[in-house]
Amino acid sequence: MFMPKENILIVDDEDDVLELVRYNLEKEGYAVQTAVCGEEALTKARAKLPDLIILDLMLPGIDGLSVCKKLKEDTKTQNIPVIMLTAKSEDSDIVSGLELGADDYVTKPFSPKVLIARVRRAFQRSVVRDLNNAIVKVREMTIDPSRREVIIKNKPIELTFTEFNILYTLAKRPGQVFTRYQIVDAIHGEDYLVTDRAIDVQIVSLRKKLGSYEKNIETVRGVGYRLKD
Amino acid sequence: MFMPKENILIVDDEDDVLELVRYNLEKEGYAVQTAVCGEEALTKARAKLPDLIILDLMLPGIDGLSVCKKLKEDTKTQNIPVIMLTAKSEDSDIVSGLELGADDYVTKPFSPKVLIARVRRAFQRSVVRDLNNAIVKVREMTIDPSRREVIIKNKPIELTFTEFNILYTLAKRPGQVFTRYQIVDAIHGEDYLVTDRAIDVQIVSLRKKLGSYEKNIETVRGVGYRLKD
DNA sequence: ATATAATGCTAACAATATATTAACATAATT
DNA sequence: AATTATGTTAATATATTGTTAGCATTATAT
Repeated sequence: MFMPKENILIVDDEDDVLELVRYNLEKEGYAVQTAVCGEEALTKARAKLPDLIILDLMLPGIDGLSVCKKLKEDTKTQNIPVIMLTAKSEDSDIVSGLELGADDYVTKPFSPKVLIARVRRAFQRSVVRDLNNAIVKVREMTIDPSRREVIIKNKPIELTFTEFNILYTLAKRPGQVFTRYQIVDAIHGEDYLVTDRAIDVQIVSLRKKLGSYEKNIETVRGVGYRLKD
Repeated sequence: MFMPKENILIVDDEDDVLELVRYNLEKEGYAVQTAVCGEEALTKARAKLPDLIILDLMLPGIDGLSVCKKLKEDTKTQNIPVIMLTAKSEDSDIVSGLELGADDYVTKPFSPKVLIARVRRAFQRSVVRDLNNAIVKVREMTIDPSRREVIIKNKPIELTFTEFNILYTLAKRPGQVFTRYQIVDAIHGEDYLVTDRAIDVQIVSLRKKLGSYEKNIETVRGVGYRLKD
């Protein structure tokens, strides 16, 4: 019944900031790690693969922007969302930070509430991203992520969260084969551990709900699944 | 607090400007969101559908004019009024901005009073405001925001401030799914910190008051809520 | 200005829906 | 025919939502 909490790496050379942030995030139930310079940040990011990094831009040694850039270059760490901490004056940094792939920024001084709101938001984003995505049509099937609705021949089909996500993942690239783990990654992010059978089970119930349309989800033996083009 | 707050997106790369504008608009009771570059502006505009956009023309990356153009091309965002911020010298920009569909402009440096006056004016004449204040009817339910009144089968229903805002938010786009945090954002602006359960509690009491109509508020498991279309 | 009431929030727990595993069956490939 | 991959089912684990109660805050009335 316990949820393994998200791991957050905070990078700041000021001890006050570090402890303030740590205190507030731990109170929220997050697991917190800290680093006081760019080198430490990169090492820990690679070693522990946190779920989120809060990164001050003013750092001794390697500065925050370079850290951000390096994180986004490394395939291991590039998908970890980064929230930047910046001083008021550094707007140009905000811009380049966002361009470098940072996900959000908070200007100092900040209130803990704002930071927590941003952290939550960062974790929420994957669902929201889908909600704003385009409607996909394949033959007589329409998939509308903003309504979370699938319509086949004018009949709405009720799908669960995962079923919908699988179908939408496949439908965005009809004809392309996805391995089981590509599918899982697309839905739960990397290193989400399930057995192959788990995906098969979802495919089964998905096919069931699609009725006569089930044959559009093709099994590619030895590889995975795809939606018929 | 009687009316639902209008949501304003401010786009500027200068932090001082952003915060100055944010401060003044929030003092006026508007809900504020911000973006520091063109990409962020477009993303947020599409995701949150603000009621008004204040757009600086000098932006890194995609410039303000292009942002404005793209906004006016997209049916989702084209009715959102845009107020441009321009430096004195850029008269030609003002012209092309207005041609591209911007609704008004303010030249920098500006006084907060002037900006607020323009914002008010924009809302007074905007289609969005009409839409915003429009009476929404879904089946036998009528929601009148100007009277803060909900009528179901000719019977008035009394709702609290938040209950009303949630219902109205959902009812403006029937069928569309809103995450809990999209709902909170629409009502309180970003960075308003509540737990998921807080929204659920509101939904519960809302459903209770809607009586037999409660089933029109649908739970979309794993995502959020929507009003039946 | 103070008391009273209404509202909104959190926290804890209950109820429900969904996802996953494990075990086995079936089908395809060699 | 043997082997391997996939399909299926049911039990179980996990995650999400519903609900209640109590507290804090804000609005309203006295």
